[in-house]
Amino acid sequence: MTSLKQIAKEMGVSVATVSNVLTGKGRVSEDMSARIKAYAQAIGYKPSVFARALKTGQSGVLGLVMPDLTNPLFPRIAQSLSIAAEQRGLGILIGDSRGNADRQREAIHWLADRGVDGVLIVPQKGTSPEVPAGLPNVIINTASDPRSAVAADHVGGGTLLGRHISELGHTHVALLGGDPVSEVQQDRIKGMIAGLGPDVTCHTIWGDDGLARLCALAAEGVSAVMATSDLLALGAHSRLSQAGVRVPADISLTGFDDLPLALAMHPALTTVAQDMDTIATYALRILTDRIAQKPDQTQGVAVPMQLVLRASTTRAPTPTTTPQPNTEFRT
Amino acid sequence: MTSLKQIAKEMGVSVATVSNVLTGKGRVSEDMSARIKAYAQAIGYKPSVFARALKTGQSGVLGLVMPDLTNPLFPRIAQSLSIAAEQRGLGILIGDSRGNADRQREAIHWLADRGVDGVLIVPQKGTSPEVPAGLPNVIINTASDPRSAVAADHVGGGTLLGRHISELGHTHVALLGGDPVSEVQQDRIKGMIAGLGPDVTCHTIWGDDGLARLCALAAEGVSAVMATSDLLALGAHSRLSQAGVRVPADISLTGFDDLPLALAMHPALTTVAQDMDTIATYALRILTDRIAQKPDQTQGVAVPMQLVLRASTTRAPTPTTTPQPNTEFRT
DNA sequence: CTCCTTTGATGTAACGATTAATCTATCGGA
DNA sequence: TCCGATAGATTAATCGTTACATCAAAGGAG
Repeated sequence: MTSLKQIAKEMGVSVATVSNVLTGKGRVSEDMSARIKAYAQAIGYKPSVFARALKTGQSGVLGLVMPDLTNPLFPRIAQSLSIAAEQRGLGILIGDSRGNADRQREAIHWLADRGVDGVLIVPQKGTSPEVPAGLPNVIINTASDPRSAVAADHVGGGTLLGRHISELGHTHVALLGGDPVSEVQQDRIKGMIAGLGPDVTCHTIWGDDGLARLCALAAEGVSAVMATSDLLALGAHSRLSQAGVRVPADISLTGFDDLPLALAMHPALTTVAQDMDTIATYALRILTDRIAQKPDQTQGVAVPMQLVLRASTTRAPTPTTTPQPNTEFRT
Repeated sequence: MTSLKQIAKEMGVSVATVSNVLTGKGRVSEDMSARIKAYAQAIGYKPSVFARALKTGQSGVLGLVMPDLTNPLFPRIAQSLSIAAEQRGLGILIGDSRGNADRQREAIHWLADRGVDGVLIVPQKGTSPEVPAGLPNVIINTASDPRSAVAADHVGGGTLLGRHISELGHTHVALLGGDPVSEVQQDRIKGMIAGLGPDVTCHTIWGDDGLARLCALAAEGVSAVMATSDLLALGAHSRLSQAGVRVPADISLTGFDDLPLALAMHPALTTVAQDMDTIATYALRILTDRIAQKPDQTQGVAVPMQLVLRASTTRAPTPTTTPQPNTEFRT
């Protein structure tokens, strides 16, 4: 390994001077600075992160706590975050809550013990993650959650979809959720209802039981199904086509998240996408500010979602055209 | 923070003794040991990973380099690996190759600079990752790759599927691959061909062009489509059902990897699953052995894949029943 | 009663970087 | 000529652990 000491000896100066040059802190002459920089560059000097961390108490590593690494959204979050982190020279250590609140707590503590400077937490649904005192953290859940420092505006996303479906003239809609405990899914449904407006009849159904009731609802005149996730939408599509219901001819279908499968499906799924890059950028900015003890510049950022129109939605089959202008939509 | 020094002062002993007790290295009396352990436990002492890393040169952190974090398989690998790592008290720092070889090299070096003890690499397809000399590493690619220390037996997985399709009496099969550059996909196709046996006519097609040709092939009498990934299978399913071809009535369909969508599809997709837990366990064992400079106990482990039979495959429609016993299958 | 070994515990030098405090020329001003 | 200010560099302490060398006391063998 190369160390400051080696460089110092080789250049005939003290370690302090070398350190000053490389960190740009003290007072060093121009040419000395240039010579040392050149030499350090030449031998490929890389400071020891451990020595630095030991001395300064800052490791340059953040922890990422996910509710469940098998969550299909994890890859996107991880990627956006790792890109954003890398730009700031930070590393990301992964922690997995594995689907329960106890493990979530353990994971956070484990990361803290590993000396991360702060943690990014996507909370286990229905839980309030407890963070050790003094550990800077940023929670990414949903915009309506006051603990969330930054999050996609799931309500807004739902509203976009609801409005779209409403504008297509659908008046009887099934809302399909995966888990009532999840704030995110609650918000998505809330948004959908808001977007659909008061003149649309909504049937909210949950989970596998809900999926099972889907065909019955289709028979009862429901002309659109809005799922709270793309995977659920795919499942709904399966049930429906099994029962001979055609999408979108007989029934329109929407998803949430714009997973890869949304594009591979036939018909391609109309859905709504999170701007993960923006969320990641905000999350990192806020977290680094908190680590630096700067007062929060921004708080409770709601990142708007984007409507992705594809082939799974179309005008309602029955000509009950009631095109209602919905002006109270918020961006 | 709590330090050895604090404990030592409080207990009226030297730091060396405390260190000895907590690491179990030196010679300490029974009761002293018990007292110190109890006290450390009581005040919640956690050794500084940085000081330890600085002194010992071991950080207890491994790097995980993925070809592309948006890869749908990433969550599974990450989860299995993080569980296995945690059991050994190791952390995992993520690195993203972002789809190209240069970034892959950068990511590896970046992790090395961060002081990871070793790296786990899922190589960018078609590339040979270069690793800094002296950095222990384990490559996870495909069993046929000699650089791979451990990997799923993709050839074997393909063979399982091929054999299954063959046994169902299909004689004209389309093999649909995503990218000819990928060794993994090559192996999957190789395996499928081997499993199908010599009496089956195979049409190997690639990518979007291949998808486009699919319906034509269906018209020409192909009764089964075998994709090298579940997502591709979903895409194929889309194309086919769009053209009025029914799965599995008219044509059988198989995927690869058993992604969540395989179960949500209708019909649920017959596919083949990687045993990620086993792969992760092996990968970690090998890597930690290499880090400890132990000679490799195991090398080139091929972890068998598991056939997941579901509704998307069925007996060939034309009664060309030629049940051929295929005995040269290897487990 | 020595001498030697063993047990239990201590002292201390690293590991590599940061940083406040200190030292030495040199230069300008009076 | 002398003093103070200042640029430029150095000294040394420190972060928390580990590991090696040392040391005192006690027990056993001769």
